Amino acid sequence: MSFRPSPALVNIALYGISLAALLLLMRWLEFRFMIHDHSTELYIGLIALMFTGLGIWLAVKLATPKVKEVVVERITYVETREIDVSQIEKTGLTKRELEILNLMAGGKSNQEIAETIFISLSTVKTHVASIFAKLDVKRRTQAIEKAKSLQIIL
Amino acid sequence: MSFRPSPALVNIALYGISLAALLLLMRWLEFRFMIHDHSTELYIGLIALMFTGLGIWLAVKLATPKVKEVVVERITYVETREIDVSQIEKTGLTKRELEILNLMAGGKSNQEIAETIFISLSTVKTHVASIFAKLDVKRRTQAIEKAKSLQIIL
DNA sequence: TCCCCGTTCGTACCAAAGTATGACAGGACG
DNA sequence: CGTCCTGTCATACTTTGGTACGAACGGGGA
Repeated sequence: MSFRPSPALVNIALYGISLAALLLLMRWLEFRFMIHDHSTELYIGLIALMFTGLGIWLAVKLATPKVKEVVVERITYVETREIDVSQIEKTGLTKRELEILNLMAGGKSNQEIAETIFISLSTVKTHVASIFAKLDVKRRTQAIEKAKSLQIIL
Repeated sequence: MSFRPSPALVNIALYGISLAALLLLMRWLEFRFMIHDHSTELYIGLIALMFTGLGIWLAVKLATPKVKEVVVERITYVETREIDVSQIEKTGLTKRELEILNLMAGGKSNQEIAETIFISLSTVKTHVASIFAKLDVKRRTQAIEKAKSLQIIL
């Protein structure tokens, strides 16, 4: 990296130099126009124009750098899995059966399911058998597989 | 919404009015300073100062409006499911065990797995037991559940 | 060479899952 | 009121799953 003076200092220096140069120009113009007794309006107009230009130049130079548009794309990955109610209705699974199906998918044994929802093992078996019939499967692993593919469970 | 003239037109009009007003002021100042024969330098300085100010004001006003930063959050619904090889290595599952794990997740019984890959039921059981040990589970449904959560299987 | 590991297979046994059938209670509905 | 559905529970039985051994074979690394 080479040496770079601060932008503020550069601007101040430039402003000073410009001002000095312009004052000299003014003086020169002053004498010329005064001596030849020309219209002062043109003189004033010129000064006005130049200093307007200087002002614009200054403003542009000193203005805080423009904020560039930054489009930040934040991509959020979301699981699309959602329960498909229509599929549940198609299978004809009852609330209780669905409950047990979810517990089954959670890796629970029939005994654990029974203990979780406070019913007997027999009842769980009945429900499970009913679930198998409605999902047209023979094993709990198949039931889970099918229920997931039908988006009956997550 | 009420009527809003274009900013450009407003600026041009303002510039015109300002210029006219300043020229009038100049004229007034001109007569006063000329008549009283005061230093023209002060006069020029004043004009310079005013028009520098005008220039700055103009530049600021005419500057293109700052562009606001736009943050776009895009929610992408994407299936992120992919096999995590590092997880497989962590569990220490062998190729064969992985194969059987996938068949298990497909809802196949041990007997069906045996027939699929042409090995005996005993061997399948051995592999399955090994899988359970490595995944630290007690049932196949748990194994499937865990394997899916670890992204060992899809 | 020897040993570890993965893969294979077997037997025996117990636990869990699944099947079949029947029964009873309560709510919804015509 | 009777019927159907859901949910509950039980018994008996078969099948499948899971555990616990042991054993054989072959490839590859110390």
